Amino acid sequence: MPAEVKVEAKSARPAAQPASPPLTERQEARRRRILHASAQLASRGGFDAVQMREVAESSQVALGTLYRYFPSKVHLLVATMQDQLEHMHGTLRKKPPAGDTAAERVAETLMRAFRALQREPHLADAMVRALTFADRSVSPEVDQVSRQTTVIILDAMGLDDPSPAQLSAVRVIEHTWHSALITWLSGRASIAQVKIDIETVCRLIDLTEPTEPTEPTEKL
Amino acid sequence: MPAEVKVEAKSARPAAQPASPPLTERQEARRRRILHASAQLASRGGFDAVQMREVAESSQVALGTLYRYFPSKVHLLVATMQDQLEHMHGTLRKKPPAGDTAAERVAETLMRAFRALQREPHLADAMVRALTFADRSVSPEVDQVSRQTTVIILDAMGLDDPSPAQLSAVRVIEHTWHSALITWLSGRASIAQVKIDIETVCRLIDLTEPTEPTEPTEKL
DNA sequence: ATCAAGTCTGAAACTTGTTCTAGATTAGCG
DNA sequence: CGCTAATCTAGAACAAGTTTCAGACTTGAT
Repeated sequence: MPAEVKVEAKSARPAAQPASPPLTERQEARRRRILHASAQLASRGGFDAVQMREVAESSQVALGTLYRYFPSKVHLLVATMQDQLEHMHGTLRKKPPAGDTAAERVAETLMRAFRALQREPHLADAMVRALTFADRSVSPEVDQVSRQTTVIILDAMGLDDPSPAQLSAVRVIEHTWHSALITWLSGRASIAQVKIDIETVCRLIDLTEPTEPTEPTEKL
Repeated sequence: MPAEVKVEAKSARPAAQPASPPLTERQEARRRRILHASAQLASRGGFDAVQMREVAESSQVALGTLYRYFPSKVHLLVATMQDQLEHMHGTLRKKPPAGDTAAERVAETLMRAFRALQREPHLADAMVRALTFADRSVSPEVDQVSRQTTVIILDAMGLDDPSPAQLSAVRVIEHTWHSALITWLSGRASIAQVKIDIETVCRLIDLTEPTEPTEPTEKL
């Protein structure tokens, strides 16, 4: 068993995806307790209900420790979202969408995710508000969420090697997805409206798929 | 000297609230000072630099008064955005976009707005973060901003009587616009990328020309 | 002019995110 | 085992948004 290597864990952020964080079992357990408490509190009352002192107490960790693991409330909630996204990606993989066109499949996938969020609207509120409120210090984590979302959409499209135009369409779909969620969460758009918006933006996909589904010729 | 005359909010501000109470001149002046201080502080350091105590001091108003005028920091910043949007709408009206298609004109308009925001990135940060962070208690004001944005886009399209499909497209464009701004502000997307996203989503407009008897590209 | 109701002010208090400190605990190591 | 560095804990302290309150000032009506 290789001894755990300490790579100057002083100034770097503790729990991140990219570089392998050398966490012991107890640390991993702490991290998990924190994320669980975060999701639980968020499910109750949304963004405001996730109070750092409560998260700390609820996960049996000192406040200072909580901040060592997640340097801000937004970091914590974005990490919570990463966690949930992973779970959802697994779920979606099991039953792939059945539409005929890529646009249909993407819309179906997003609507399925949307229905999942509707079951926990407060949790959705906390995560989405954190995502859009995040400033530059959270960019790496937010970017990771964005990449994960992109993967899910590309999965639904059934593409391995998207063209630049298709990536643009996917980005616009993600924009619409996030913003539509916000309008729904803040009570300014109905569920039906979100559905329409998603279906509308998904038509963009058809624009980027002229006739040939797979065209290896790609130039950047 | 006669008592202060109540000023109807019609000259410079088209109704924010349906039942907006008439403000005296001194009150109108206070409101204006507050909005000015808000914009000024925001221009310096963005969302975080707009501190309620500083806004109060800077606009020569007690903290309690500030909160009477704007019940929260987010309310204040959304109102600041309404103010700026109005100004921008005026500016845009003077030089309408010159594209051949509706999609081109909308993209040009949004890019023009984007360039204006680039000149005051901190102000943009404060306003956009407030907009997307706003909870239900700010819905009416946020909705007002949204309607104003819609008007600007429909103006650019040159439409008086948009079809439901066109309104959907406009909503999706707005979603993309807000979300793309956020990714730019948080340093996760370049200016070029925002431009591409805007141009991409504007193509949706071309997809929606069902009800009009007039056929493709024609200059009005 | 005068009074009642509403508004503004200054200051303190409260809330919650965040930081800091001193001491206890743990992990890796010879 | 005993050492050292890192980590964890409890708790105070700080920062900024928000609320509250008593008293002074305005406003509108008599």
